[in-house]
Amino acid sequence: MTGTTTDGAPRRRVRLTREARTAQILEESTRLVSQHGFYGLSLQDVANAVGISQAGLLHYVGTKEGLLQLIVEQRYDRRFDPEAYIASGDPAATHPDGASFPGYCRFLVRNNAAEPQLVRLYMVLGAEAISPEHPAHGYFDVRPDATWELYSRTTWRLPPEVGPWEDARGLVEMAIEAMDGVQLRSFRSPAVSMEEGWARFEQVLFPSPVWDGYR
Amino acid sequence: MTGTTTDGAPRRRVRLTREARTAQILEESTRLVSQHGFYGLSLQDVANAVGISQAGLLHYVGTKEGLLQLIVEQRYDRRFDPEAYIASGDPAATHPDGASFPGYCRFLVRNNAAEPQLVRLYMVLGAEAISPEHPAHGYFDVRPDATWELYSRTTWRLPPEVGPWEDARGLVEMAIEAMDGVQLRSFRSPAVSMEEGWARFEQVLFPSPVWDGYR
DNA sequence: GTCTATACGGAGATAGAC
DNA sequence: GTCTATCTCCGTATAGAC
Repeated sequence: MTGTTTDGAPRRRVRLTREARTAQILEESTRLVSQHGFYGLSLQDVANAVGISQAGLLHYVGTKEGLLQLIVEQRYDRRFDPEAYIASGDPAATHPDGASFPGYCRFLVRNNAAEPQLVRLYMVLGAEAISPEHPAHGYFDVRPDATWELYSRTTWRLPPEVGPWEDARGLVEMAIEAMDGVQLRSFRSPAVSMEEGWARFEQVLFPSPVWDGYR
Repeated sequence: MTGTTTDGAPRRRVRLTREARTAQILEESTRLVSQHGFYGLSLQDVANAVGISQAGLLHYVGTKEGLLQLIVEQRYDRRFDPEAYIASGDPAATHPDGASFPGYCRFLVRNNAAEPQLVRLYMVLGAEAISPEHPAHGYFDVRPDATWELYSRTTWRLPPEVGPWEDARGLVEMAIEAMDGVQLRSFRSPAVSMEEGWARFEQVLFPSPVWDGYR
């Protein structure tokens, strides 16, 4: 914080560091994009929420598209990746033969459920970005491959019946698809929490007896 | 601009019946909403696509929100409901003991795959409409219940192990969730068609041997 | 049924002061 | 680092002519 007025009251114009402002901008714009989508977002709304002028906001993000890049890349990317799962200390994650994939899915669901705002952002943006002209199109289009590559860097412990990791791509994709569906459903009525919704899928995607001892 | 040209060429201003114009408007606005969402949609764009002025468009739909209502209610609702499945003549649909639910899912996927534009509309709107302020919020919020009730009007043929229809709501919800996930995935790379994506889920949602002879 | 004209507000972006 | 002022364009909606 910089300076005070002569009577000691706080200044109207609060001067923050670049990092602090960026964090604020990220926070508020995530909320607003999740509510209105990127096309429905106005820079003025973000600026108001942050407490600076619209021109001040542009000073940080350059253009509206720059703001989107900031959001997508810095906030959502790699927040709950397999490394974070292993670092969480979950016994199923630190097994000497490799991490549990079903356990990782539960980890993902649990963390997403704790930040529904972020999940909404992802759903709205992911749907809008089906359009090739959407600025986040490339990011989302490439996600299936990018995710698979990210996951492939981890050693997983799979039942012998499933085969090697390379053969499990179909299953991994199904897990992601089911998770997307469960997440979307969790925003409608009657309420079904992400955890509840996912628990049902875990049973059919990783069934007994094949996955017993591998979950 | 308006009126007949001196050489008798056709008029620029084409006068159509209300029905014909409405159909056009529905067609083009479906396309545009699926591309930009409702917030990102402009009446001018729709008007241009249809070939009338923006004021002319408002003559039909009243307000932008009126346009959305037209789209959601008249286009998407009840297009591929269980009755249409039974009327399709599929042998799995016309079994004397009741229709096949897995068969209905395949029917749904097949028809949706043939109209990806409509699927996109549904995905984009459904995501935007998570916001309580969104004009289509009510419609989508209530969908799980509305769909269940719609499906419950049909007699289904289920394996005894699954129990009566009333016990199958969890399974029905999973099918819808999985379908949503598969549909979203079908718009990304590398390409996985809706049919391919669904075939994988059919195996785990309606597994052998329980569902053998009931699919 | 369709248009032009117009009101009015809000959008993104830039220039330059402090 | 943040502002005000301003440019230019586009948004929805209405009035009224044809």
